[in-house]
Amino acid sequence: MDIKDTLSAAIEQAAKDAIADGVFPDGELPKIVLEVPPQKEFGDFATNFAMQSARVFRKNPRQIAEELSQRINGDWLDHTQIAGPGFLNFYLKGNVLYDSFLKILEAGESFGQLSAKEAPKIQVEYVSANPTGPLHVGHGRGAAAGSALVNLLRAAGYPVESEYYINDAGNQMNNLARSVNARYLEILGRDVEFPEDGYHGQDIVDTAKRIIDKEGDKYLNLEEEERLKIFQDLAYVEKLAALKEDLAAFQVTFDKWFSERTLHPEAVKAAVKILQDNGNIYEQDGALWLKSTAYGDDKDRVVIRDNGVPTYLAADIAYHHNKYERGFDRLINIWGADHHGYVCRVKAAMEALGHDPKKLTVLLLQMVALYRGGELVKMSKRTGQSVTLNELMEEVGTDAARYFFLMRSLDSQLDFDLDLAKKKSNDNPVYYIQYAHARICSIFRQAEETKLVLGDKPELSLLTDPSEIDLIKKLEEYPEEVEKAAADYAPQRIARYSYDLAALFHSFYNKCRIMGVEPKLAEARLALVTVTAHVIRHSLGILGVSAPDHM
RNA sequence: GCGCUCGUAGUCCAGUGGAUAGGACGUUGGCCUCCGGAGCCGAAGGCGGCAGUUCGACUCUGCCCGAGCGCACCA
Repeated sequence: MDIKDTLSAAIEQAAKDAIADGVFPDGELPKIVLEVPPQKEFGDFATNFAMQSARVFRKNPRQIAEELSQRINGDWLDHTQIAGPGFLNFYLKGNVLYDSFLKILEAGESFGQLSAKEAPKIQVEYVSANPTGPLHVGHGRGAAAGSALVNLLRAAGYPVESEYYINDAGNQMNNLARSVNARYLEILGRDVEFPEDGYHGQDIVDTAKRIIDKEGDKYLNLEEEERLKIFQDLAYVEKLAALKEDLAAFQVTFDKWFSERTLHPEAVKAAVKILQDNGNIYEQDGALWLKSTAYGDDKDRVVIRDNGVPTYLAADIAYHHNKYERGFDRLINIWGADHHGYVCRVKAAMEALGHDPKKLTVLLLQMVALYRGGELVKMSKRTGQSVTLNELMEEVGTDAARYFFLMRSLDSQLDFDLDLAKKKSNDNPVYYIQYAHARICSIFRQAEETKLVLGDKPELSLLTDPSEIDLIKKLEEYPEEVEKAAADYAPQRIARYSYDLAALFHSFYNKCRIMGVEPKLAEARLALVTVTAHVIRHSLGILGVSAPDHM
């Protein structure tokens, strides 16, 4: 049993004993929260239980803490202390720390992977960019966040499925075809006007060129409509393949690629029919409207246009309905903040369909601003395109790009400093963490040369330097950190943790030597850095960042 | 105008109602005959404003001020 569980159980028992003794009135106990105090002088663990229970026990917190303290003891406890407004601080026997660290050492590679949970079954849908062109940096943040969240939830033991919703139906696909068509004709010397809402990117020109290189001008004589149809299919296949390739290079893969086309027309019709049958749809001006205002939206929304064509929302309703029907307990969508206005109506639609809207969580990612040389990198005015994810990967590398996207909380705007991401110094958090790992690997290489080996039972109690104690404590916190980060859908907590861990390691490294000290101590320190290296690898693994042996 | 998100040191950010608000950059003073100086140790400097809820508020509520993003029978 974990030491915190032991403590919790002891506190709970003490409270119950006090109730039995008639010191406290009977009542519902608040949740027992244990934390590592901000100052070392406040002990190894502290609880605010006495303050939390003041209302139930109708006594002042310090008095409650006193009664509890008298009823708590065990061979793990050195002494307790009551402090401040009513904190109960625990000072553990010295061996407790080493005993639990030995268990971590024995757990080896499995440390950090929490035990499998049956539920909730979670689906994470992210990126879901239109297959009409390259991903840009905004998509990159979504890709990093989504994949890290999936890794994180899996580390915390949840069953998770990842999914990409391909918007391969609707107008943007027609625009794609018309854009390729215009470039095709242009290159072949025809006088054409580029469609106003077409895609201006270079990738469209390249697609047209590839068609010509491969098949010449054979499509020139076709009817425009037929040519558009062929170009749409050609471009779609190419764009989708490029998306998958770019994402894979960015350490992002999906369990399922869900095509919007498969929803048309049956699934969309079926979803609309349910809403019609349960009275949530009405007709006006020839269109069908969803009564989303009945579920908190600020206006009703058209689902079927007056020309009979479903809106994007209609497809999205069918898609989310499909997700609910697949039996997930939680659905997580990662959307760009520019889509925030959409959240309310999708939830409204789900409620109208009879689903629990609370099962759906939409995480909104704030915008990314790129800086180079201290200047904001402006979007290209001509193409309307921002920097692509590929360009970013090429400029700063996948590791730095992913870490920078993940180091801030998802809902805060991100200033991405390109110069910093490329720097190979301690200013750059990615290199700082990776360097810690490389340093440890270098120690292993030297240990091997000098025949220093880590046995089964290192004398961990020799690790008494403050920098060693701090490092041990940080490592012991790791599983809890994974649990909390998963519960909050907050991969940035892992980014921070890995940084803090690296800092504690570097500090230890500067103070304590491994090579050349007394053999028993060297072995104990080798055990310490072995676990450190593992946790750095594991946490960077959640972030999708590599942990190289050399740099 | 309405809505969503966010205001924490000169700058960029942590901070699930609790003890003395943490880092990093920048500024500044130190540390290698020694396992990778791509490192370490110090110093100065802060919760946008006003109310409220609470034993206790950076955290919750309301209003004000400021920033970003939205407000389509586009996707």
